[in-house]
Amino acid sequence: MLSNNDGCIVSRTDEAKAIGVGMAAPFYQNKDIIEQHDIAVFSSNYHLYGDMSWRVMETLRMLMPPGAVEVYSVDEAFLDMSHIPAAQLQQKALEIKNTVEMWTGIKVSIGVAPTKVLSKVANRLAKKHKEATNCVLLLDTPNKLKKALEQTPIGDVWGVGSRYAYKLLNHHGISNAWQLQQMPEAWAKQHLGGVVGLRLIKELNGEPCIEMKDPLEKKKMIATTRMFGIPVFDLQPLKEAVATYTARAAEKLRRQYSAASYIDVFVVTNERKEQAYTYNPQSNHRYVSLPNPTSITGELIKYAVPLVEQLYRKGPKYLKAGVMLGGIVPDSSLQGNLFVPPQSNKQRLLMSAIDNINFSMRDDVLKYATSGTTRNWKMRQEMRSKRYTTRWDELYEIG
DNA sequence: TCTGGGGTCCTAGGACCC
DNA sequence: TCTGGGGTCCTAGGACCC
Repeated sequence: MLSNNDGCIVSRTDEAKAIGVGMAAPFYQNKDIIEQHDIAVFSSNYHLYGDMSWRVMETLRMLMPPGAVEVYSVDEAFLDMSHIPAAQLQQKALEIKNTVEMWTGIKVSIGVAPTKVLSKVANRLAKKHKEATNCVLLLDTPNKLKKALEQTPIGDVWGVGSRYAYKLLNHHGISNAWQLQQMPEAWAKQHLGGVVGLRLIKELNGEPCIEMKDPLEKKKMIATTRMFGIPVFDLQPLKEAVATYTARAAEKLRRQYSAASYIDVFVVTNERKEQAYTYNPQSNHRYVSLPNPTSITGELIKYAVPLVEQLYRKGPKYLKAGVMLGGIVPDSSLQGNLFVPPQSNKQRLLMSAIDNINFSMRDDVLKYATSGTTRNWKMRQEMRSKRYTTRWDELYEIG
């Protein structure tokens, strides 16, 4: 499966992994091997994945007490199982796994352990040894834990990225999670980013330090950024793109009942340096503080477009643009705000109406003229599967 | 010649995650 | 010719305050 714009490979079946299709590798570099083995390729399809993800998460929420499910990403969740007696954990995990598969068709694997970091270790092994574990693995004895940690390469530990993995291996001779777990806390604090490293060591030792997150927490930053489907050289399409992204970001803002206090616009160019044709992205950004926090699309566009005008120079090829909203505060216009002109309060109602229409009909049925009408810079999704579960006209058909 | 201590807030940048 | 998008947390350092 590919990232946006059909750029990178971001997920692979076990079979594709075995053949040697690289992770996060550029798609075009793997075209030969993909054609050779007739591997199926799919563009990103957020409607389908988002909907299936929601079905899986709903299933989990139905099987657990309120507040015990933390959705961590589109395909991952943490479950607080502290209310379940130790002797029943295995059975409960199996029940969850089977129910999810029965109700959604999605196969999941489950790792059970005292901390989040350890449950990720367990989950990875459950998935890796499907036959032996039946996709469920408990780390409930010191022995099992030691074995599991020994089998976990350092770079596969949650919280150890490529930088730390390199450093740990080459400067400290640490190659697996067990060796890391043995290191003193003071050492971790010094070499692995301060309190972050300290937490990691504690979690590896079974002491929970990473809390379950409240699902009602609001985002502190909201961004919409895209690569262009085709190279862009002119100001006009750049302005259209930034207006479009601003509208999307504003939608996300309103969905969590927030307003933004500043807006940051950036563009990425491929400056050709001395060696022609090399990929050499350069990012430039500019931001402005808003006189009043707002969630009104038109207001935000009014501030965003001048920023892109300031950033634009004729010449370079533009690969990408983006909008970031920050200084997120509760949206006071929701209750009707005495301190802004009545016009703004009406605007907020208009926004709600537009959001409802765009949500129930189809994305972007209603949009701002600044966003452009042809929009041929939009991203490529040439191999997108159908949106089976969210579009009537793309329903699965049985012959 | 000498130049405090303690605190807050903000931004930039680096690391990480999926 | 072609390399994603959207986040989080932490630290350092500067500006400013009394």
